[in-house]
Amino acid sequence: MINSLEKFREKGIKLTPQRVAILRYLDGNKGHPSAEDIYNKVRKIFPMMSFATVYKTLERLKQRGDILELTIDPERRRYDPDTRAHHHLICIGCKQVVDIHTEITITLPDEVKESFELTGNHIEFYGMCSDCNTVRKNILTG
Amino acid sequence: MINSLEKFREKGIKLTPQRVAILRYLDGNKGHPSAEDIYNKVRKIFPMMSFATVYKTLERLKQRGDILELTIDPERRRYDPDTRAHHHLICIGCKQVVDIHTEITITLPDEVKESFELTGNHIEFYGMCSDCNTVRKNILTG
DNA sequence: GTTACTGCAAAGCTTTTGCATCCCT
DNA sequence: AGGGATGCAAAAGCTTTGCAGTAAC
Repeated sequence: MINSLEKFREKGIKLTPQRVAILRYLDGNKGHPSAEDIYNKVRKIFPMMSFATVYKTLERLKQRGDILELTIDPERRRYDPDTRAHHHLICIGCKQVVDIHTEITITLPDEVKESFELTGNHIEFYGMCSDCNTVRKNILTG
Repeated sequence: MINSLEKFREKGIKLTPQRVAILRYLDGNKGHPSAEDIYNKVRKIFPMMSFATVYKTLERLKQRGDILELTIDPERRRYDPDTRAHHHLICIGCKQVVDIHTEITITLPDEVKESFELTGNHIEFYGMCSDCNTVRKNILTG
C-alpha cells in the first residue's frame, strides 16, 4: 500500500503525524483491523488522537482506493490495505480472517451475464482453524 | 421457509399475530429485507408493533436456522428466508441484491485445507444491472 | 497565506436490553 | 396457570458531523 510516503504528498494529501502513524500501522497489515483496532494502536503513539481522525482518514484512503472497506463482520467495518482482488477465509470459532490469494474463476449462467455487467467478486470461505478445532475436540472428548 | 405454521408451534415457538405477520412477510421474500424494511411493512398491519419485537423475532428465527443474517450491506443487517446455500449478485448502482443459485465448486490449495476445516462459502458478485447501466450511459453521452 | 486536518462534543443510526404487562399454549 | 412474547423507553455500539483551532503545504 505505501510504496513511499511521497506518493501521498503528491496527490494533495497532507501528511500529518497522525496519518503517517495510521498509514504505518496499515502498511502490510494482514489482520483486517477495525477502526477501533487502529485507534487503540495508534493512540499509544499519539495519545491525543481522536476517533474522528481515524474515521476521516479511513474515508479519505477509501475514496482514493488505497484501502478496501470489508463487509465480512456484521459487528463493525474492517479495513484491508491489500487492494488486490483476493478472498477471505473466516474461522467461525475465533473469527480470525485469513487472506486467500488463489486465483479462482467463476462462470455464471448466460441469463445473468445478459442482465448484469459483472465487475468483480469476493468469496468468503467459512471453516475452523486448527486451534479452534483442537479446542472443540478436547471439549467433545471431555 | 414456512412449510406450515404448525412447524413453528411444534418447536415451542409461540405464534403471536405479530410473528405470523413477520413470517408471512419473510416467506418467499427475495428482497433481502432489513429489520427496518420488515418493521415498516408489518407495521401497516400491526401499528402497535415495536422494533424490539422485530429484532427479537429475527434473533429467534436466526437461532433456529429458519433465516440467514446476511453481511452484504455495510449499513445494516439484512435477512434471507432462503437458508439453502446460495450466492448473491449486488448491483453497485442501485444496491439491489439478486440470488444466485448456480452450483459453484471452488478448490483451495492443500496448505489451506490442511490448516482449516472448511464448512462453507459465500460469493458476492458485483456488477451493474441493466437499469443502472442505461442510466450511466445516458449520463456519459449527455 | 490557504487549505486541509485535528480534536472535541454532539448527534445519528442500528441494534440491544430491562421490565411490567399481556397472551399463546 | 405458566412461560414466553410484546411494547416502551432507555441504553449501548459504531459511525458521522459541525466547528473552532491548528498545522501542512
